Amino acid sequence: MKIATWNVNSIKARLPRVLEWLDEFKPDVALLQEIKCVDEAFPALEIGDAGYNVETSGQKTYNGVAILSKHPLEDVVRGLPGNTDDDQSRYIEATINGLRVASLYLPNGNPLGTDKFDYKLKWMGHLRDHARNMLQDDLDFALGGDWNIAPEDQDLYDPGAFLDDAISQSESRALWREINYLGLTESFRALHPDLPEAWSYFDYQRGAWEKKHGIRIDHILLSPRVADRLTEAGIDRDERGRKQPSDHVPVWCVLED
DNA sequence: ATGGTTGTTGGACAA
Repeated sequence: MKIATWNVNSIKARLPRVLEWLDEFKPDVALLQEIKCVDEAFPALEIGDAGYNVETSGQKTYNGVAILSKHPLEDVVRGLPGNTDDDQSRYIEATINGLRVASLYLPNGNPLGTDKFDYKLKWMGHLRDHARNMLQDDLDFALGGDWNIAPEDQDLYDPGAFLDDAISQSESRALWREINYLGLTESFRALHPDLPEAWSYFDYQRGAWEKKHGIRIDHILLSPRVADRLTEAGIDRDERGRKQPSDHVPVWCVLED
């Protein structure tokens, strides 16, 4: 089972890239973020013709997440459980072949010192609590998405340029570790612990792609029994060099059946 | 150097 996550930065603007990618890469499950449209506006016909079932938690202009799957989606939940007063569409989960799969768009949190950073930390606290609950319920699950966290300095092209960025603050990283230390496995680093320049995001500005100025903020975390099935993981960097690309590229892993 | 670019939208905001 091949699972991929991709912040597409508008499904409307990115539909040609997404259809092309589905046809070439053929993920069993694709977790999308920043679809930037309401549920009714999602191009479900085109995605359906490509062979995928779809569930969305959409929102106009900002945010919005989706799960695409070749297999049926069951027991869909929209919104991060326990985070009841969130008015931003950043979380959806469903069961696919017995696996609970989530597509999440964790708040960016910039700039520091504003309610945006507080919102990020609170959102991460709810995510930690939800992951803990699923482990206590003995569920098999995968949490994939745009985490907006660079876990370590090796995940930034220039750590010094991110000293005031919410993606690498000590509070953000502490919560990231709390979630991982519940017993989860971050699929990419589990298989490629020291691989340098494994970037999943290149800013549109300042020629970041051409200069290879990237960061790694998109991740797929696995619960223990699921991690035992992990055989491959990767990042599709070349997607950033295509026509009208997203600023993020797909991040993926393979689980043996 | 408080810049630069993309997307939604139709000016400003988010990233």
